[in-house]
Amino acid sequence: MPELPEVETTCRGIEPHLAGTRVHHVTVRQKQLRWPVPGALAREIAGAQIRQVTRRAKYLLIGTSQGTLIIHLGMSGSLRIVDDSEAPGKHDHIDLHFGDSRLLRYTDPRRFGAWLWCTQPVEQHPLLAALGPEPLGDSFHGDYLFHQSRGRKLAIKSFIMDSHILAGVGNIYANEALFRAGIHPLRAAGRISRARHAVLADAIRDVLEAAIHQGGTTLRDFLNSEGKPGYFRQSLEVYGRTSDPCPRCGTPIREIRSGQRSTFYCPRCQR
DNA sequence: AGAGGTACCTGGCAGC
DNA sequence: TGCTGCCAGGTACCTC
Repeated sequence: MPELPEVETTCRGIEPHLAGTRVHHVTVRQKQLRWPVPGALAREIAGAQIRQVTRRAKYLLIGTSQGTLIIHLGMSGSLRIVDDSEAPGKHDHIDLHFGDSRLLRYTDPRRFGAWLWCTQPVEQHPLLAALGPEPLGDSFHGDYLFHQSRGRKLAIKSFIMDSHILAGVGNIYANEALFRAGIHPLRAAGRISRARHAVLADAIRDVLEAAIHQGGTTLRDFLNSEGKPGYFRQSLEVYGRTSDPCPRCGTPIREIRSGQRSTFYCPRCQR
């Protein structure tokens, strides 16, 4: 469920609770996530002072005095601040205790997420080192997309979802950005003009910022760190709207598969 | 090197 | 009602 706006929403939601506090201990009830939760984590994070909570792509980075906790929410993960009197549910796999009555609780039914521990400079971690630029950062712009895409025959939708090209653009927002930019999702990335790449880069930035502003998109069950849903769903123009009229021209929205992912577009507006 | 497919895991839902 | 099969927001890794 969580794409970049949902991770950013989570990051902003938990940061005020975490920054400056000390980790007391960690309870791991289920260590079998995407990768096993490292045994060193519980041992080495105990007593650490939390310095800041940041985000890189869809990874949450909890910087401490003793190392960086890397958290990925996968497809169904969420983090909440809860009181320790609240009994853990079936999918509440990890608790980060702060020594008072509060804790950070990680819930993840599908267990596609990750909790990793890094004592090196975190930007050198193998999962982060090869990532493309942040779509909301200064180094991302149309010319970057244009140059990266020369000679590539890959569908533009798969191209912008490749984390080595661009970090953190998932299926929902790839669909929405391509609609806003008027680009057909199957068009070869290398056969899109410089001008249209500029429009696309702006569209990606705009749709992500709008989603963050509305607290992310809740499809089935995404809840932010306060347990509330996001409200961007009602702003989705093509995602999940098969056969609905295109908001711009009225033509029925079409659904196809691209790279094994559901792909939605307006056959008239997107070329 | 690039492109496409597979795997991880569970829950929800459509269809029978 | 109950079963089966399919689908899902991610992404590293495998093969061709």
